[in-house]
Amino acid sequence: MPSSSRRPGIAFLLAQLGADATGRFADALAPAGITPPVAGVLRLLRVEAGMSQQDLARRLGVAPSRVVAVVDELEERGWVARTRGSDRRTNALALTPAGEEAFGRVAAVAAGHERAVTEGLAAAEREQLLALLERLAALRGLVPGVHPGYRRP
Amino acid sequence: MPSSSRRPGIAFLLAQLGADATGRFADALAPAGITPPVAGVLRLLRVEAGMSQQDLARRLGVAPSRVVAVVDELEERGWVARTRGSDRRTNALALTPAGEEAFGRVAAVAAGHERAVTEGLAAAEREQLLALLERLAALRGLVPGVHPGYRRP
DNA sequence: TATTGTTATACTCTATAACTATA
DNA sequence: TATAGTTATAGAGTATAACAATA
Repeated sequence: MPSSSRRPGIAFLLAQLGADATGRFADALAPAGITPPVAGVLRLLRVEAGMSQQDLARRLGVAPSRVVAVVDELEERGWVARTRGSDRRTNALALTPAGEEAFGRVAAVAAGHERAVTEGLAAAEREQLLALLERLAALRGLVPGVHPGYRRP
Repeated sequence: MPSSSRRPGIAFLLAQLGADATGRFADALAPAGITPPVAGVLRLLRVEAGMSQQDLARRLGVAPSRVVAVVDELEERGWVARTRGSDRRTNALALTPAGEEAFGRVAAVAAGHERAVTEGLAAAEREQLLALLERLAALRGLVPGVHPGYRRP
């Protein structure tokens, strides 16, 4: 519960709207039985198949042990396959056809979520806002497609 | 770790930038030995003195039991006093002079944080962005000054 | 000796429910 | 009986450290 001093500034509004968007996205995903971490991994593997779990952990900025649990769940659902990597220590991760379908559902939810979050803004306002947020994300050095953008060393 | 489909949209960028801002604010506050929840309560009590702990819990959207721990900490530091309310069951909460000083430090950190988050944007861009975020927060029905804006029922 | 995936453990944050004292 | 504050407990979520297999 951080707060603004008197009138909220940009930093506070970003924190507030970001928490709101994150919560709404999780809610929108819930009926499909998908959690945000699972959605994030599906997306990453769709773009870059063959990643190892260590690669995934580095890309997501989480501990490798955390990846184990998420991949376990994905594998139990038949959405991801752990196949042999070049090195016999590593798992090469890839989406199965069912995983591709699951990602399709995630993409549909994300599209609806985007509409819901920006509802009430005119098209010109949306473009303006998108451009400003993109610029700010670039200035802050945030990696496209990976949330949370903030990593503690 | 929610993610965008291909190119991040407004919803994803808000989530990403919001998480970044939240983390940076906590980091900026840490050297002063203050956590974000403590900062939020200091601010709320400064604006509305005499609140009960139940009032506080409702305003923040957290469980009353959570408020106990935060107020305990504030009281141990001598920043907040639990005084008798009209009803002998309730505590009327108020900032002490030391609490006012602590709030001053929080306000200074928040000001620096605002500058850091918006660094690199031109003054005109800042105004544009602030106006758009204010509009979006109003559209989403977010309560000014309270984070997180998202409450689960 | 170093690295990958795994397991075990602990820590943080928060909510729910039970308890007490008032009303 | 209902409500304010408190305490106890439990559930997420995550990190750290130890471990076995492989390099």
